[in-house]
Amino acid sequence: MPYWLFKSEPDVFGWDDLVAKGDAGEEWDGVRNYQARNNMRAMKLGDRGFFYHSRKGLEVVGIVEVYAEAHQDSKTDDVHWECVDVKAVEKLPNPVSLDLIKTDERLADMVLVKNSRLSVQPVTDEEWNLICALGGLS
DNA sequence: GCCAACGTTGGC
DNA sequence: GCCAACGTTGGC
Repeated sequence: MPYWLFKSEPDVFGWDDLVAKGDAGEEWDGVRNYQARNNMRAMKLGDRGFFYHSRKGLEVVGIVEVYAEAHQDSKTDDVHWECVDVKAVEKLPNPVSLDLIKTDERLADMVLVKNSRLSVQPVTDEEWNLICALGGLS
């Protein structure tokens, strides 16, 4: 199963905001980048992803689940833009910082490190398992 | 707040 | 189809 990573600025929409939505979850709208959109199009119901705080925090804080596959972004009339819906699953007991990720050579190839500007990105099984472990999940 | 890196736009 | 100009992102 593929894994993903979603970035958001905590000042705009952070982990706590998603948790507050509960099972209703939230549309991951506002993405206006084709690569990021294509990643969302590839997502399947039940896929999981990390929630990462950009600009402030700079750490992986939790795990989200895709509960609606790609559909048109309700915030625009432009049919080119689609998004998935996600809900919070679990908080990482120990958030995994970008600093830590950058110092671990096993994570050196993460998109987060190589292309820091891509806001929705794929994560490999190895990266997923390692970050879960570093984050304190078994 | 700065600015490097990246993606997009549009004139030619 | 090239590439300069511009806008945005996100680490620092």
